[in-house]
Amino acid sequence: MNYPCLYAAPFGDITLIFDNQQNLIELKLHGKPEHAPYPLPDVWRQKLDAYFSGRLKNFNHPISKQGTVFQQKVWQAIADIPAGQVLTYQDIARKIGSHPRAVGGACGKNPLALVVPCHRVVAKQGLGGFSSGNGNALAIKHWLLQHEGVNI
DNA sequence: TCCGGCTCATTTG
DNA sequence: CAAATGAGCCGGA
Repeated sequence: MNYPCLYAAPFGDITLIFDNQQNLIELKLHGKPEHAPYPLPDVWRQKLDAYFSGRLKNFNHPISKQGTVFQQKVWQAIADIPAGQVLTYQDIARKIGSHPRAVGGACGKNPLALVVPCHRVVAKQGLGGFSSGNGNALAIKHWLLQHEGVNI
């Protein structure tokens, strides 16, 4: 069984989903209270408070065990990006021996937004996309980069 | 600037 | 298996 929890981020509510072992298995940049009725574990509340106040830069959390081998390679490469730095889709592609288009596809399927900082991957010219273009997702990507001190 | 071609992992038929 | 799709990129007109 999965337990969705809500957290009020500065740009809006986000959802964290845990399994019955209290392990984080998914983090989405949107959410509604009625869909996430469970209380957020204190450990994560503190981590998120620290991140959004600027005290914490990296969550230092393992990537998701879901996904294909290729997707795991992309996520791992992204998890290695230091806070405050951005890489292009092309940079990631070169690291793992693939191509930009395929990298973009894998980013969109990352279940652990924020924790695996896919927002630090941008296009060579401009922001690139985010969350397959859903709603205000691009605005959130921009917000996160500004929060980490990146100008784009 | 706009447009076509290239690329490749994944999804869909 | 073939075709379509995407959070990209490059070069030509």
